[in-house]
Amino acid sequence: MSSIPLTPEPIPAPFSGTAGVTPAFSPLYQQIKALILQSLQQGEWKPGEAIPSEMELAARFRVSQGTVRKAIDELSAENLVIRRQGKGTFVATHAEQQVQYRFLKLLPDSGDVRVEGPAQRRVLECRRVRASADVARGLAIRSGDAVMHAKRILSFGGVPTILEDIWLPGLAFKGLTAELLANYQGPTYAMFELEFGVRMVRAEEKIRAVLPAAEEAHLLQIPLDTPLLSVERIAYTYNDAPMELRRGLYRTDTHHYHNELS
Amino acid sequence: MSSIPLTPEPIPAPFSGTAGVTPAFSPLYQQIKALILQSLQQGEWKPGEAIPSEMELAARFRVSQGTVRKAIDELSAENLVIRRQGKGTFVATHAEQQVQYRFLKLLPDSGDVRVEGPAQRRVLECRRVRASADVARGLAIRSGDAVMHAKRILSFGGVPTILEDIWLPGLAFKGLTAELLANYQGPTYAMFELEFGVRMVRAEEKIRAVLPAAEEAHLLQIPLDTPLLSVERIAYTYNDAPMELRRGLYRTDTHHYHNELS
DNA sequence: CAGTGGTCTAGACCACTGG
DNA sequence: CAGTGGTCTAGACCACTGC
Repeated sequence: MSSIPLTPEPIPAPFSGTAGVTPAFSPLYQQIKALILQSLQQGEWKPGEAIPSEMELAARFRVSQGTVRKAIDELSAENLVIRRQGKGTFVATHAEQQVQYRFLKLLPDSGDVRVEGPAQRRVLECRRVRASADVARGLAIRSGDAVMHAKRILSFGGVPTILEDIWLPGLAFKGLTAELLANYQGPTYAMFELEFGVRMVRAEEKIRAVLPAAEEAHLLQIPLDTPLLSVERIAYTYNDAPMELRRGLYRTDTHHYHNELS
Repeated sequence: MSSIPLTPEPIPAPFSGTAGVTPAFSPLYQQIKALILQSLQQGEWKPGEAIPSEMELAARFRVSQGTVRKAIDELSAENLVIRRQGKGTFVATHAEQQVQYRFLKLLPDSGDVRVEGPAQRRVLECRRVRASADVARGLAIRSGDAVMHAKRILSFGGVPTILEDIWLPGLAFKGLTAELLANYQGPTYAMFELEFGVRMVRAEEKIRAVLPAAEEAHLLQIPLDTPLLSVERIAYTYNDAPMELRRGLYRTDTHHYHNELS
């Protein structure tokens, strides 16, 4: 299948440039990691596909298998690729999810996630708008730039549980529609990969307790004095570029936000 | 300093027992890791101290340095030890903290953590009680068993921000006093290490949005309709034994709970 | 300068997967 | 059975720390 590497690559400059203040020593495996990352970023291998075997990469980069291994170890630790013994190493994807939703940490208070099944989605809105100052700051774009804005409700077992606003860069997500958001089977982030070629790799969240505005309470069918979790998420692609701003309001009377510390 | 190992250890049984259903193959480095973990657990090396060098451990366990390395790699990834190039590998501790408070994810909305400095602590209560059903479940003990219960307020810049209830197994924390809780300089978990020999290694949190009870609102000096974050934490020692149940109420008008997803 | 962790190699062998 | 990732070794050398 995978042919002999087209570019035998002239061996990455062995060590460093001795310029500047810091010698900036960079180990070989880090350089290899950066090269693999670059290939991932450029889409040389698609999400779900296998990347070349360790031996192939070792030959391509003219280093030992152990060095490639250590590079892939780190990529694997960052959830960018997935190793499968006997089969190969695969580009990570939000489809074929290990745990249904990778970035959603809201769990039902009792019982398994698998019991309640996937969320029902009701899309209230999906249109092109101009970025407010807040949204622009989150997405690292300019105020007034075009962005896609969607609003939707996620329900579990028929109970509206999450009210979400999503903002995406207008350029990359031009063709986004309410139909896509509502009808795609599987995680929304998997749809982003498939339809827009954008892979979310990590995210940061700021969590607060808030009371709903009148409209929000109405949409979630709850009293005005029900405290909610406000979860503000910024999701990043490769190279730490922010590609999504999402603000969720979570009901926490039947569910809770679960976090592991170490 | 460190003498020649007293117990040259008869080499851990090379592989596995072929008994039972699963062959239960366990790689050498996992066995080494388990042995090191055991030493950590038994306090052979105290928090903050250096463990033997990789070469020493390799000799002690009769394996190559690379195998010890891989074992320590995992312990390091789990924050049980800390590597320092040129110096050695050290038992992790909540003192000499890398980030002030390791398990507290509440950050001020603007500005650095270092700006606002450490929290002021006011201890409201600290006494021996019998475990309720809830507390017993969290600590994996029996209802009615003796536990220490403390209640305190953490303030930042003079503003009461966190109201905490803490429950600890009565046996291990017999000598806990309000004075200890209030006056110890540094993280409370560091005090637990020093005074009680209990090292918290990881924790799980369940987060909800709630409204304060009258007394809670009064203690935090906030209106009754101020939504708060309820953070229920169970902290574990080695061998995944729960050793602390903590319930915090966080103000989130000036601070937010910060989380990283990947 | 000696001692520590960190990198890199080359080669052998093992466990798992699929045809 | 061949191919993949996973383990283990032995040895060389590098970068960092402290005396």
